[in-house]
Formats: sequence, structure tokens, C-alpha cells
Amino acid sequence: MKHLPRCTIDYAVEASRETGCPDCLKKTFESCDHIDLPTALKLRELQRQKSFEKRAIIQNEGDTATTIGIVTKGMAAVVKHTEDGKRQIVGFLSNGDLFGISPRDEYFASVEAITHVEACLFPKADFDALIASHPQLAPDLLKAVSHELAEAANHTVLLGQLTSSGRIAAYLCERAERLRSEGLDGKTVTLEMTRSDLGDYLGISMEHVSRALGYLAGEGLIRIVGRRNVEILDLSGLQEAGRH
Amino acid sequence: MKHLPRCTIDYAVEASRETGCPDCLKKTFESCDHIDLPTALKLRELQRQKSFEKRAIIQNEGDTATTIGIVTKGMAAVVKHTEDGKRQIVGFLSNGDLFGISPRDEYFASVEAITHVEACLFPKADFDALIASHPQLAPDLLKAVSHELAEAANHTVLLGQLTSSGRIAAYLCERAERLRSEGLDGKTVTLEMTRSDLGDYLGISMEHVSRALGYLAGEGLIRIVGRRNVEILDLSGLQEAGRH
DNA sequence: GAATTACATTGATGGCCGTCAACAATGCGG
DNA sequence: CCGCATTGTTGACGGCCATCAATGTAATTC
Repeated sequence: MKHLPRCTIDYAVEASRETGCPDCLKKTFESCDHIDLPTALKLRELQRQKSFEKRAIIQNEGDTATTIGIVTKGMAAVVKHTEDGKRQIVGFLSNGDLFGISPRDEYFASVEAITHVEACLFPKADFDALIASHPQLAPDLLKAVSHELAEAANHTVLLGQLTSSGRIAAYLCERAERLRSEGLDGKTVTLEMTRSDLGDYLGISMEHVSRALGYLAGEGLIRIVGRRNVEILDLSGLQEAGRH
Repeated sequence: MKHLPRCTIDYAVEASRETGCPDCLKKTFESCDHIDLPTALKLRELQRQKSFEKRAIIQNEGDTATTIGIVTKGMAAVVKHTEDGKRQIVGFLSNGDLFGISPRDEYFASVEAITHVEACLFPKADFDALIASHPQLAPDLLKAVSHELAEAANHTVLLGQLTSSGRIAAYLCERAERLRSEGLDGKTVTLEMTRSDLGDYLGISMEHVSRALGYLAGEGLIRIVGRRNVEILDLSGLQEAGRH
């Protein structure tokens, strides 16, 4: 049962023994104390666990926004395309990250599965109703959205001011930081996405992602382990590199 | 009285004849129907109208987040600095725009007055209390914040994918669009900020802002009128230029 | 496990843009 | 009205990065 995706019925029942709150909401709302048992049961009824294979489009920019989702497994990307076919990844989503929030009635960006992805989906109307009936949840939700705003600001600085190797370094540091905040040591960062994806996120070409990684390795700051792993040898040096 | 800043006592009294809602909130929350009269009166008590001269720091990144503000006059910038002194403007704020929202207890960016600025300030605690006591406001607030998120995504695409003249063109189109949405014809865009500010926003050097403006003028898409105004001669051509 | 596909690396070239420098224009204070 | 400070423009140069192309390597399929 260990590899069962979260938010399945089994897992939800497991969760209900404590708070009744569907597991997929736990990372999004800091605590589930705000949700009473009947509501939790209703939520578990409403949620739809869904799988998406690699490269699947989970939501499409411009489509009517009908669904709010939470990633429970794997990695997805918030993507926008320019008219001449260029691709910009606005952000990556992993466990607990919310998507589908939009100021208008259509999605302002697409969501694409980078790896195999499991997500909890809620009809937007039901989600809105939940917030309306449980106003205590509003601050948590606001916090989640404003957190994304703060991250977007950081990414703006990265795109506006850093060189290509600086962007790579900053990204690696950010990932390592997130790992550490999850209790791991963060010495090794796994790149779930392709070089091309990373380039589209960092605003540089895929070739330059390779070159920048090679450069940082040459400086002795990192060690490239296989295709998908980067070992951080000199964290403070990497942080310094992430400022240029 | 025409030039009196909004949100002064006089103006507020004026507003109270209709809904009682402080004027500065009207642009932020789509309607003030959700605020009842006693609350509105309390809000008017809590708000502090304040002026900031050009280049004044309104909020400082890292400071404890105690204040939520709404710009009522002039233009401000949300700014982040890198450790080696580079400056990135994350966004511009003008009439009705909210600032000071933060996921943590400190501001994640500074706010700087680009022109003379008037702003309505609310103690964060009171603002939070307002949302708590009037849950109907939460959707409006969420909409405002997610609108900023959508704008940030657009800006990310601009920074990640466009050339310098494309960024300028896209910026001019965006300004023209906002003017049109406010009922003006949007043929002439006024640049309230310096070339350097614009460069820090668009991720290009101030010299290249000049050159890009010159290039677009040479293409017959715009006409540069004095130091601060740009007349749009060929909107669709400019939009096309804003894609590269 | 061989063949095929997808992904990654490396090199060469050119163009865009940052930087430095000089100058021009505007605005401000006396 | 003059002088100074700020802001904007223009030119020259170099570096960084996109692009194209070729090769190398891992992953997937049968």
C-alpha cells in the first residue's frame, strides 16, 4: 500500500480517524482544524483523484476555469506559450501545490504534467462554496496564494537580473532549501524535468542549461550525477554564484 | 477641491452619502455592497491617508509586515534588490492597487514611490479582522491577489522570452490597454517613471530602453513626444512587435 | 539486447544587449 | 536667467547567450 497515491479512498479513510480532513488539503491549508467533520466528509465526496501521464495537459490556458486542483504526486508545470510558439514555464508544482486559481472565469495559464502526476480535483463551484461556508479557511487560502506571489517576485528577479549560470545556481539552491524544509539534508537535488523544461523555466536555452551546469561543476560547486541528479559540493559558493 | 487626494475625510464623507464605503476600497473590492454602514464607519476611522514624496520608501523588504495599503494617487513600484545592488522592479502600482500583502510576517519586497504618491494605509491586524468579520469580502480579495498572480505570469513570459524592443512594445500595449479599460482612448501613453525604472522593470538596461524606443519609433509604430509621452501610431503593429 | 527514440552535450557562429563613455537636454534652485 | 544636477541619448566595444549542427548517451520498445 505504500505506493498508493494520496487522496484515494483508502487514504482518506485513514485520515478520517484523526480530523476527517482529506489528506490532499493538509499541505495547502496549514491545519485542517478549521474543517468540521460533516464538511470533511462532503469534501471527500466531491474530490476526484486523477492521474495524468507525463506531458499530459491538465488544464489549458483560456479554457473555462471549472476545476481547482492540488498536486499530490509528481511534478507539473504552469506554462504559457507565446504566439510564435515559445514556451515559458511560470512555475513548477509539486506535492501540496494548488492550481487552477484564476481571477477570471478562464485559466490564465496551462498546467502540464512534467512527470506522472496525481492530483486531487475539486469543482470550482464546490471549492468556492467551501470557502463561503467556512470563512476561517480564507486566511489560509490567501496565504497560499500570496506565497505564490512572493515566489513569483523572486523568479522575476532571477529572470531580470541573473546570468544563465546564476539562474541555475539560484534554482539549485532553492530546491535544496525546499528539501531541507521538508526535513531532508538537501545535499542532492533531483531534476525531475528535462533540460529543455528547465531552460523554459529559467529563460535560457536548453543548451545553455547544459553549459551552465558544466560551468558550475567546473568551479567545484556541484557534481553532476547521472542525468537527473546534482550533488551540491559547496552550498555557500553556489549561493554566491546565484547572485550573478 | 478637485485635486484633493482621495480618502481624505472630505471625500470619505462624500462617499458615505451613497454606500459608506471608504473610496479607496472601491477599486480594490469590486463593489462595496458587502460592507455595512457601521463597518464602513469603523474603516474610515482606521484608515490613514499618507503622502510620500518621489523616491520615498513606503515599505521595506524584510521589515515586519504591519500595514496593508492601497495607492490612491501617483505611481509606486514593488522593488527587490540583489545583494550586489542590482534592482528589479517586480510591478508598478497605481490607483486602486493593493500592497503589503505577504505570506509571512515580513514584507517580501519593498515599495518605492516613483512619483508623488498618496496611499490609504490600514493596520494589517484591522484589515485581517475586517476579512474575518466580513467573509463575503474574501472572494474579492482573493480575486485581487490572483489577478496579481496572473499579471506576474505575463511579466514572467515577457522577461523570459521577449527581446528588448519586444518588452517595450508589450509594456506600451499593456498600458494602452489599461487606459482603454478606464474609458480613455489610450492613443498616448505617459511614462511616469524614468528610463532607468522602466529598464529595471523590463530587465534591460536604461540605455537599451532608449534604443528600443528609438527603434520602435523608426519602425513607425510609435512617436516619442517629449520625454514622458509616447503616442501609439500603429497599435496592431506594436502588438505584433510585442511578441518578439 | 538490438534498434529506435528521446534527451543531453559540445562546438562554432552571429546577434543582442550590457557596459563604459561622451554628450545633449531637461528641470531645478538660486 | 544662469548654473548645476538629473535624466536621456548615442556610439563603440566586448561578452553572453541563442541558434544551428553534429555527436554522444541514456531510456524505451519490441
